[in-house]
Amino acid sequence: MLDPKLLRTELNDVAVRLGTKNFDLDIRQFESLDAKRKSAQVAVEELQAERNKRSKVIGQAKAKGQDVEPLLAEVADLGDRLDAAKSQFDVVSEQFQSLLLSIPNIPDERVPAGKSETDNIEIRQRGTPREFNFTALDHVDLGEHGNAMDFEVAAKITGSRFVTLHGELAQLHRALTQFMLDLHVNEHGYQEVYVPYIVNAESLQGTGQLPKFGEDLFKLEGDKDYYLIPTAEVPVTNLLRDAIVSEEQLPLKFVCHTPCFRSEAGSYGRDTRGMIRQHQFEKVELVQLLRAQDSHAAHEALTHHAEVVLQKLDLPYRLVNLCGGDLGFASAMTYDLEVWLPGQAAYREISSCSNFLDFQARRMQARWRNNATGKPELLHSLNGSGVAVGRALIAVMENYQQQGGSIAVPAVLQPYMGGKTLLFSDS
RNA sequence: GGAGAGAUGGCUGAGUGGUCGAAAGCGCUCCCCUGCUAAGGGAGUAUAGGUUGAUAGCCUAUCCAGGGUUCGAAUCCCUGUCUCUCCGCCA
Repeated sequence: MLDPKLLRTELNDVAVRLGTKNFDLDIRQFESLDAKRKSAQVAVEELQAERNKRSKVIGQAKAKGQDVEPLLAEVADLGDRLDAAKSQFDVVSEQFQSLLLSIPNIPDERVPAGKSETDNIEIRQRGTPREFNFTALDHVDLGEHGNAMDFEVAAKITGSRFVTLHGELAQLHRALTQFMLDLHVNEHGYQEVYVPYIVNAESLQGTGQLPKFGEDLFKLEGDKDYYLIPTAEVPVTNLLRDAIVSEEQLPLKFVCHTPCFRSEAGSYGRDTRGMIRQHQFEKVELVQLLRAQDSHAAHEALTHHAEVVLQKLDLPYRLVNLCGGDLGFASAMTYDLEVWLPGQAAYREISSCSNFLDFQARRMQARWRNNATGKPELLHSLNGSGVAVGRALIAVMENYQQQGGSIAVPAVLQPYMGGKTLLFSDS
């Protein structure tokens, strides 16, 4: 959520900057709603003030044993007037609030203009895509060859966009997770957390998935508004919802491994082959919450932490700065890490590192207390995948494949694989 | 699933339908006193919103949440949520 005060005072500027995100802010609508809200609120508060004053007088009169009947007569219609004013205010206030919740975050100045991912700007590239002296397979063929990846049986068990992994490949998947967690905990100073995979609507509103993007979520049946998490960002960032932490506790750095569930509504026909785009996948997520003045540097650091994963796995990748049109709703600036997939001969997103500034914190009322002023201030929140486990698995398979369909184990993963150096060697 | 108890400010913990945003204690901040890491005295110490040039005032809201009764609710009524205890079941 944007600061309502900013919207009031710099509405035109904000509208222009939101334009780079392909968002059309209706200036007239905002102004008229805000004006309505203002008069309705003032009306309610004035009536409340009067009621408080009168009631106080009645109380005092009664204490002195005076006759309060005439005083009661004076306030006879006050209640009705107040109710009327209140119901009017409630309507306007709700409209105003939902408008505020539907406005995306303002892009940072460094966000390039552009409409789609083709306009993203490449910042740097690391590693060189390997030259194969044989025909490189994609992960689907490799997985089939090793009898280790099965989309058909997953479709039987559940439906499309699910997969089962077997034997050494399932083990490699787990090894990747363990490796990433250990890296971020031991070398990057994150605290590992375990969180619910089911969250309520308030949490999703806090991070920005609701109210606008409910169709991307799996909602549970039942009398409660429960959803499967689309990312660990939701439960982890909401650890701080309605909280005020002391300055000494900052920065907060959490790493969290969870499954993620996404309906992928609107992506019919995209990435239908393989496990690039699944309804269920695993991710190791990095989340930071800290002071406003530290968030730019933290964004760079967090992105680097994700990069280290790819560097240690020796996977070729590139870093791109997302253009306005490709930027997420809550993000002010996002770096994507794209890993090289020989099977597609393309770089594909494997991590997305975003700075939300105080956008999520304002929705969540997540704050810290400034020692210098003694006052609470909104936290800045950031997160990034460190990295997506399913896609990392694909990347390792395709980049480390050997002639004949076996797969070498990256050196850093070997300790997690019982020293194994080659998978599918006997198939 | 059954039975019961509870939810008050950073913490502990009072609270009557009326001047309670809320006693007291602790903690914290500032000041005073004190020749020393003791003790004492005083003042202050929530959050959000509105209004405003203003972090000055003023107004409003908030004692788990949402409704209700009332001129007036932390206090009475209803519903829900959460926590705790006991029983049952269970990974």
